[in-house]
Amino acid sequence: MPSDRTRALILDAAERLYADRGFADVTLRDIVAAAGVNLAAVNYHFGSKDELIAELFVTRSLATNRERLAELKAAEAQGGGRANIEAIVRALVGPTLRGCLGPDNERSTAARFMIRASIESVPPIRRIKNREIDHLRKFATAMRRSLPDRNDVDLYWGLNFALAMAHQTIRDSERLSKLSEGKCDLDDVTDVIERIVTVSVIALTGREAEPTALDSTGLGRAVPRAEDLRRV
Amino acid sequence: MPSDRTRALILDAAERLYADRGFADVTLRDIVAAAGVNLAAVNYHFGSKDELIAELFVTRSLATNRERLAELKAAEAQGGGRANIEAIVRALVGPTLRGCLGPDNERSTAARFMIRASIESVPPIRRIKNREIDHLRKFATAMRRSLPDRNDVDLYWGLNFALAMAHQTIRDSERLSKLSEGKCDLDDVTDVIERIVTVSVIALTGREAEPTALDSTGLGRAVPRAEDLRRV
DNA sequence: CATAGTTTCATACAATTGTTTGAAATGCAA
DNA sequence: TTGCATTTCAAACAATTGTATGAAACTATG
Repeated sequence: MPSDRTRALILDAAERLYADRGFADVTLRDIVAAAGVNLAAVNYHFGSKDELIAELFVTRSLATNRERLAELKAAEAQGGGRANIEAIVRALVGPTLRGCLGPDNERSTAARFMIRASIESVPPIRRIKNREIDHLRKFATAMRRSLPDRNDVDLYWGLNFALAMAHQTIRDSERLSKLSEGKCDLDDVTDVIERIVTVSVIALTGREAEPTALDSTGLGRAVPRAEDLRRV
Repeated sequence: MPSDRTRALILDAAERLYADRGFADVTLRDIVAAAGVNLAAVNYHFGSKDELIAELFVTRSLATNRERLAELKAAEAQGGGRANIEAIVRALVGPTLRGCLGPDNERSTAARFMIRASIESVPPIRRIKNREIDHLRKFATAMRRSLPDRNDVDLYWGLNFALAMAHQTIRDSERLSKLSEGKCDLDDVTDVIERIVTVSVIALTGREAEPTALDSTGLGRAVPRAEDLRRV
């Protein structure tokens, strides 16, 4: 058991290589070469390639979840058990965004790895992601406490949209950068977070858009959207 | 040249298999078996496996883009060259969502294929996606015309968020379904579209969230968000 | 030292995969 | 039919990959 060293070398090398080159074209042989260990060491210490990837992902992912929950608890404590909705959303999307965006030189290997994991979606990781729901449920509960007058469906949708904006902004940060010709500064993480929080809160509190002058699509509005618009 | 038949057989079989089982575990041998043609036919007709996948994707993707642009043109025509922002967003996210969501029995192979393409993100497809920016630029232009008083950065962010919500809702529809214990009905495509459009329009027009009672995070607001709030 | 347990290593294995080849079949024009 | 081009086919190729093996090296305990 004294040789966690090899184990650690493999984990480090694997994370760095996956972060740099993606899962698709990094083989076990690349990893052990970078780690300076023997090929068989991976299977000896991890059982299989997939289990190695899974371990990398759960480690990072648990860390993020811890951060999220810590922020949530703090917000709830401050509000006397009922956090304000803005703080809840911030706790939900902040840690991930802070981890994955920001200037390149500050961006850790871990963050780049998680971006890859998000973009390429390899099987062992997909399996793990399915268990994330219990974690999200805690945020749904907090939201329900914070906005007791909103119905569940709208809250779930709001939660979904918050995550969507955060996630996809990370995934496609390059596209937004190109599209805006650099005008959207994705390294200004606080700005990104506040933008997402602002929009999400509106979605969650259900504030209605000003009715536009004309409904130009013959389709009309399909959703009865006038339910409980009470303020927090 | 009279034998486009084999070509078509391969395309059909490939799309169906990829849609059903994902890119990861469908081999050329699976495809030619399902198509009832010879293994070498793929390389003869398409050059390589990647080019086959690329052709599948561009076909479907061009179709979606056409639909989007048609809706956009229609909206602009109706508004006399300046479409209303809601219609623009609807044109942007509607076709994709209609294609990819909806009850399973109505969901075409093509749609399921595009979902896979979105989830698994295989290299040949990733290369193509990078050229999508020019297409999006047209929507950015339309938005600028529709909301001349908003600054570009906010518009780009709004565009990004609209796409993010649409895309991620498709990718993670199962998660939202589980999280909400079925309460969020992802088969009601019109409802989904309207939800996304509503939130996106608010993000684009920059309507401010009601200031919450307390700012519980010591962080404060990092973004000056009070710029031009004029209505369309 | 000796022994048992752990860890490392070189090497081989087995399976899969996309691709190529060269001949056979097919279609079509002269 | 003859001749030429296109298309199909079975078979083999070449390379890669994750995994397994069994012996050697190492470590720590008795």
